[in-house]
Amino acid sequence: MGGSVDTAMKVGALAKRTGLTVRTLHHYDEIGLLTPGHRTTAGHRLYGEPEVRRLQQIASLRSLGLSLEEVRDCLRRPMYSLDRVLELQIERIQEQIDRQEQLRDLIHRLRDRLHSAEGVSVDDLTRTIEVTMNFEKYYSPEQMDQLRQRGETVGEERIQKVQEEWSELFAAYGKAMDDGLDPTSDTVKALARKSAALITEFTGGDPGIASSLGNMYRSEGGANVMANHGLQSPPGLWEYMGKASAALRSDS
Amino acid sequence: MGGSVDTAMKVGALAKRTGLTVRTLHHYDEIGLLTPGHRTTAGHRLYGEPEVRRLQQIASLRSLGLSLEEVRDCLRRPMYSLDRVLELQIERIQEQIDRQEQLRDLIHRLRDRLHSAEGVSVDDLTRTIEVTMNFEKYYSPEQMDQLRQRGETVGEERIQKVQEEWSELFAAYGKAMDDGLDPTSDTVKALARKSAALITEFTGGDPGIASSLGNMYRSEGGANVMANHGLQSPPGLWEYMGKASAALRSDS
DNA sequence: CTAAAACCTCACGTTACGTGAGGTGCAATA
DNA sequence: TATTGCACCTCACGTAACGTGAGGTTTTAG
Repeated sequence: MGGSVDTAMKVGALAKRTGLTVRTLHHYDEIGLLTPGHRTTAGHRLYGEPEVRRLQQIASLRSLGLSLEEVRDCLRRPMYSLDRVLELQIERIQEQIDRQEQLRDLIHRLRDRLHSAEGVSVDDLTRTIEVTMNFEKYYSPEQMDQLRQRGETVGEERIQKVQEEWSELFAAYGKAMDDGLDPTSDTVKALARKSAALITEFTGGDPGIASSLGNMYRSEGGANVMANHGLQSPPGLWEYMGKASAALRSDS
Repeated sequence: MGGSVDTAMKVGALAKRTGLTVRTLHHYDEIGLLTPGHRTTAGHRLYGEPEVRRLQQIASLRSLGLSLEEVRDCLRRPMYSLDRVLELQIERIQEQIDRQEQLRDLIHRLRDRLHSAEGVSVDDLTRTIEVTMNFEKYYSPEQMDQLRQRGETVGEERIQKVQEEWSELFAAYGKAMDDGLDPTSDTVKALARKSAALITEFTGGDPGIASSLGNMYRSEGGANVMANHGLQSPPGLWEYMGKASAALRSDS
C-alpha cells in the first residue's frame, strides 16, 4: 500500500467517485479487504492509485458473485491480477446477456400462452419462476469450482510438491497411529499443524474451500494419493487425523 | 386462494419445482406474501394453481428489484396482474441487456488502456468501479417512482375523485383550525381518519409511499390542490394536520 | 476566527433468508 | 400390521453486508 499522499483521496471523496458509501469503505477496511494506503495524523483514511486498482479488482470479483471473504482470499493470489479479473468479468457479462435473452424469450412465450385459449399450465409457471428466481449474478457450484481450479492450475509444480508432502504426512500419521500415539500429543499435533499449513496454502485460507478439499481428499484424492504410494487407507486414519486437528484447534 | 386440492403441491414439491427453498416458502407464508390455498388436517401446506400464478407475479416483481414488502403491497392492487408484471419484467430484461453491453464495452476499453503505454488513470478506474458496483437489478429512484406512477395512472378517474376529496378535507381542516378546534378533538380526528384512509387507498398501505406522498402534498401537490380551488395554504395548516394524525395514531 | 462539513470509532438494527432442534405425520416395505 | 425413513410442522438463533445514528475530533471555506 502506498502511492503519493498528495494525490490520495479521503474516504468521502472515494465514496463519491465510486458511488459507494463511506460505511462500505469502512467495512472493507475493517475486514481487511481494502486497507487505506495511509492515515493522516488525525486518523483520516487516504486512498491512492494502488488502492483504487485493488478496489476495481474487488468490484469485478464482486460482480462475479463472490462474497467479500472470497474476494479477499482471491486477492491473496497473484493470478487474480487486475487484467485477469477484468477478463473474467467480461466473460461473465457475456454469459449474462445470453441468459437474459433466453429468459426474455421464455417470458414472451409464457405471455403468448397466457393470451391463448389453452392458458398456462402449472409447469409453465414453475419453470419460469425457477429461471426468474434463480437468475442471480452468482456462478453455479460447478462454475465456482471452475473458477477456483483455474487459479489452482497455475501452480502446477507446487501442487505436485504439495501432494508429495501430503503423502508424507499421511505416512507419518499412519505411523503415529500404529505406534499408539495419542492424537492430542505434541507429536501428532505437529503433524496437524503441518497439514493445516498445507491446506491454508492451497486454499488461500478459505475455510469453505478447505472444507470441501477435506471432503475431496477423504473420498477420492486422499485415496488416490495413498494408492499412488502403494498405501491403503487404514481404518480410522481419517478419524485420527480429525482428532489431531480438533486438538490443534483447541489450542488456538 | 383455492384450486383443486387433489392437484395441489406440498411445500417440498413446490420448492423443488421452482428452485426455491422450503424455508423461503415458509417465510413468504409468514409475512403474508404467499399463503397456501389449503392446509391438510395435519397442517401441511397445499399450493394450487392460483398460488403458483401469484408466485410468478412475486418472482417477476422481485426481479424488478422490489423488496418483499413492496411486492406484497403491489399485489394488493389490480393493476399488477400476471400479464402486466410479465410485461414489466421483459422491459427490465431488455434494459439490463443494453446496460450490460455498455459495461462490457467500458471494460474492454479499460483493458486496452491497461495494455497501453499510458496505462489507466484513477478516473478510468473509479468510473468503471462505479458502474460495476452499482450495476444492480434495482431501479433508480426515478424509475421506482415511474413504476408507482404507472400503477397510479390506471385509476385516473378515481384519482380525480380522491383529489376532490382531498380538497374537501383541506377545507374542513382549515375550518376546524379557524374555529379553534383542538387537533386531538374527535371532530378533527375524524378528518385525520378520513385522510389516513385516502392515503391507504392511494398507496396500497405502503408507508414509504405514504411518507413521500406526504412530502409531495406538503411541498407541491398540496399547494396545487389548494390553488386549484382558490385557496391559499394557511400558516400552520400542515402542522395542524400533523397533530391530528399523531393524535389518531396515539389511539391505535 | 467561526461555523459547517468531513472525518473518527462504536454499536444497534435491517432484510431475506440459512440452519438446526424437537416433534408429528405420511408412505413404502417387510 | 409394524417399522422405518422421509416429509412436514413450529420455533428460534445466526448470517452477510452493510444502514443508521450517537458522540466526539479535525478540516475546510467564508
